[in-house]
Amino acid sequence: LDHQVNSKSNVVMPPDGPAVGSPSARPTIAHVAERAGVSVGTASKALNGRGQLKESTRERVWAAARDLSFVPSAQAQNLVRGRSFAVGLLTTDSFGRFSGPVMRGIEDAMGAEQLSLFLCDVRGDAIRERHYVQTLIARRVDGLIVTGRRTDPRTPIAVGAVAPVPVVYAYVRSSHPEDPAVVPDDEQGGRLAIEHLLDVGRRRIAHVTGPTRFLAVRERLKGMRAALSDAGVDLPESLVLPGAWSEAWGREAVDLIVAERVDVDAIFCGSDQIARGISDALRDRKIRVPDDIALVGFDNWEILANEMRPPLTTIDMNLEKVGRVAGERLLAIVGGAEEHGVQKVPCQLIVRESSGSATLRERPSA
Amino acid sequence: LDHQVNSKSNVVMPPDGPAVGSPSARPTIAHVAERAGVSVGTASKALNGRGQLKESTRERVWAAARDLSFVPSAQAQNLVRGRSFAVGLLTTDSFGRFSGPVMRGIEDAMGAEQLSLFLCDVRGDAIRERHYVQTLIARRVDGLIVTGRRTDPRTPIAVGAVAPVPVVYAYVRSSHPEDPAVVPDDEQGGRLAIEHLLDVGRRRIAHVTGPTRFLAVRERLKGMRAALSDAGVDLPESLVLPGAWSEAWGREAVDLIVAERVDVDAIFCGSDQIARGISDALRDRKIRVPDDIALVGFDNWEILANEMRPPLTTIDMNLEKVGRVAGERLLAIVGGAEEHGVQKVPCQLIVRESSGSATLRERPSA
DNA sequence: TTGTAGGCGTTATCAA
DNA sequence: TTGATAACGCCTACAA
Repeated sequence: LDHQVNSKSNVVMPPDGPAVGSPSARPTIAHVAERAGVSVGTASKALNGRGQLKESTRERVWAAARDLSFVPSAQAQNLVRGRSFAVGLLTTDSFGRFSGPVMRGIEDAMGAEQLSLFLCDVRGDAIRERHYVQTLIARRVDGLIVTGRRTDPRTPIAVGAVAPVPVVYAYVRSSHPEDPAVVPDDEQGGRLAIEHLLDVGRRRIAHVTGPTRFLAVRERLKGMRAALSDAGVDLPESLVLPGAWSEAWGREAVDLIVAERVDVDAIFCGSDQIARGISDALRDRKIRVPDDIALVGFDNWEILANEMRPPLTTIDMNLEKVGRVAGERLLAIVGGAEEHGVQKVPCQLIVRESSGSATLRERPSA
Repeated sequence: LDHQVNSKSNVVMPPDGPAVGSPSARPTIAHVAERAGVSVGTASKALNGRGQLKESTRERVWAAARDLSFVPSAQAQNLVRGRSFAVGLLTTDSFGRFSGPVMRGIEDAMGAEQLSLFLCDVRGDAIRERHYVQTLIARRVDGLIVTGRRTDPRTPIAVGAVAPVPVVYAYVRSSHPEDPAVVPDDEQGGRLAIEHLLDVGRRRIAHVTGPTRFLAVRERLKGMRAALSDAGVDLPESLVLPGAWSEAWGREAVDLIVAERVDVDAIFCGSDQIARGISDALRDRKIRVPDDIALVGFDNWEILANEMRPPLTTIDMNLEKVGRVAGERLLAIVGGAEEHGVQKVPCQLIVRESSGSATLRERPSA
C-alpha cells in the first residue's frame, strides 16, 4: 500500500500545469485509508456513512481524515456522480445596477442546494457568449442562468440540442416564449404606483418614463392605464412623456410640463433616476414635493431614493426574489420537473415622503 | 468495443443525482473513437494534436467529434491534469458599487488564461466564508481572490496550512501585510485632486470626506497634505471635514462652511456622493460651481458624476485595473512565482466642468 | 502510425 | 464487517 501511495510522487508533470501544490499535494482518501489501516473502500464508506461498519473503524477513519485535514476531491466525486453540481451564470449587464440583487438571489437558491456558480460576464458580445457556453458545457454544468440588463426578449442561448442543458432566464426573456424566464411584473408595478397616488388623493397624474422601445416602459404604462381606468380617472395623452433613463430627461420633462402650464398634482416616474431629476427641477422652481406635486419612482435604488429631498416613494422590483425564483426553477428542472414560460414576480410599493400620504390627509382631496 | 460503449447505459443512478441528462448523456471520447474506427488513445491524440498521426486519421477523428458534437469533459481532464483551472471569487461587498468593476477586471485576467470563476457571495458572514472556502478547496481551485467593500485590512482567509491555496486580495488588504493585495493608490489620488485644483488656480481648498476610520480617508488626506505642502499652500485644520459617505453630509458640510463664513474657493470631496450633496447645497445657496467654488469628487461614479450640474471632475480609482492586476498576480503565483505585499494601482483624474479649468483661465488666479 | 494499459480520486457492487 | 474490483472520462507512456 505504501508503495502505491508513494507512486504518486513520480507522476509526470502535466504539460500545461505548472508546479503548483505538487510539493505537498492534498491528501487523498488512500492516505486516509492507510493511516487508519483500512482499505480505500472502507474509508469511503466510513466518511460517507454508508454500509455497515464497526463503530471503532468509522472513528479511526474519521480521526485519520481529521489528522490529515482531508477534503475529498469534488472533481473525482462529481466524475462518478455524473454531475458537476455547478451552474453557469451568464450575465449580460456586467454587474450593472440590476444584476447585483438578481445574482444575490440566484446565489441564495443555489447555496441552499450546495451548487456552485460559474461567473461569466458576457458583456453583450456574441463571441464571448459562445465561448462561455462552450466552456460551461465542457465543465458539464447542471444548468445555465442567463441574466440581462432589461426584460425584453433576447435570442435564446444556443446550447447544443444534442444533450440539452437546462436554461432559465432572469430579468430577461427568451424570444422563444416557452423558455423559462423570471421577470418583475412591471404592469402590476405600474398599477401599484398609480393606486397609491389615487389613494392619497391625486387625480392629475403624469408619467415621465424611459424609451418606449423598452418592454418595461410599455408594461408599466399599461398598468397605469388600467389603474386609472378602474378608478374612472382620465389620462390625457399629453401627460405621458417617454424619453430617456436619465436625470437630465427628468429635468427636461419638468420644463415641458411647466411651459405647457399643464395642471398636474402627481408624477409617476419610470425610474428613480428620472424622479431625481424631476425632484431637483421642481425644487429649482419652488414647486413643493409632495404638497404641490407628489412623486413616485421606480426601482427603489436606495442610495438615490433615500438621499432625495424628500425621500422618494417608489416601486421595488424585488430583484433578489426574481433571482431566487429563477434559481429555484432551474433546480426544479435539474430535479426532473418541467418548467415553461415567463413567471412574473410582483413588485412592491415602498412608501416614503415624496408621495405625502401623511400630508395629504390634512388637505381636501382634489 | 461496441459492448464497452453500451455498458455505459446500465450504470446505476447516483444516489443524490436525479435523472438529468441520462436519457441522452453526452458523447464520450469512446463514442468518437468508435465512430472514427480508432482506439480511444488515438482519438485523444488526434483531438489534442499530440503524437504522430496520419493526417487522414486525424481528420476522421475530428469529423466524428464534430458529428457527435463532442465536447471533452473538463471534469475528467482536470482530474488527470491535477488542476481545476478555476479560481474562487469571495466577495464581501455583495455586488456593491465597487465590486462590479473589480470583478470585471478579475474576470478579464482569468479569461485570458481560460480559467473559470466560482462566485461566492460571503456577505460579511464568517460562517458563510468558512463554508465557501471549504467548498472551494474541495473543488481544488487553483487559487482564491478575495474582494472587499473597503480597502482596510481584514483578517486573512483561513485556507488550511497543509496544502496552501494561493490567495490574493483585491480592493482590500490582509491584516498580514505580506499577503498579496491590490488596492487603489488613495494617497496619490488625493494628491492628484489637489494638484489639479492648484493648477486651476485655487488656494483655499477644503476637504469634505467620509469617516476617518476608513484607511482610504486617511490616505487621501495624506496625499492632499503632501500636494499642498509641496506647493507651499497652507491647510487650516478647520478646512478638513470628515463625516459620512452620504449626500446628506455633503449638504450639511456646506451649511457649516457657510455658517462659519469660511473663505473657500474649492472643495475636494471624499466621494462623488458627497460631492453631489455639496453641489446641490451650493446651488440652493446660489453659490456658483465652479466660478465661486470648484469641486473635485472621488470615485468617478459616472451615473452620478455625469448627471451633475455641472458634471463633476473626479478621481477614478481604476477599479477594473485593480481587479485585473489582482487576477494577474494570482495567475503568477499559480505559475510558480512569488508574490508578496500590497500593490497600489494609480488613480486617474477625470476632468469635467465642476473644476472649471476652462472658466478659470479667464479670471485672475487668486 | 496506432493500440494497450495504467492511473487521476472517488464511489458502488459484490465477494470474502 | 471489510476488502477487491470495476467503473466515471480522459490522458500519456510505452509497446506493437
